[in-house]
Amino acid sequence: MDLENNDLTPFQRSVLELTKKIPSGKVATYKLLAKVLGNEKLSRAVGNALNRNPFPIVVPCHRVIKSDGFIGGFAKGTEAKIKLLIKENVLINKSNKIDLRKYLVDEAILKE
DNA sequence: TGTTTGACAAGCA
DNA sequence: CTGCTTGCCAAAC
Repeated sequence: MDLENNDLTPFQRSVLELTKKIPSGKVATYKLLAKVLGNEKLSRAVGNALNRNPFPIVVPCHRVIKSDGFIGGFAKGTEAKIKLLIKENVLINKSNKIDLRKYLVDEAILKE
């Protein structure tokens, strides 16, 4: 990938690489990404890495949400995040929540 | 080099 | 059940 030329920390690259694997129409949680990276407790650091996302275009960071189904945050604003998700056919409840049972990506996909 | 922060999560009151 | 507090980790200050 073209992330390697940049001066990102190894951890940050891992997060971005992982995020890029999330297919359109699916979502992942901070916790899941953290888990794949080795430690569930990394969730906070994961969000931090995405927040400072150097490649808003290349990396679909809008497909990463909280483990309880809520949208979470977004550098460009939660509104924008929701819009993007809807465009990818990811439905959102009235309470601004996502049905993880339907849209959560397989852990195996991320490990590819 | 030490402290603070944060797009989270789990536990406790 | 809702809301607040504490814990974790990597990065930025």
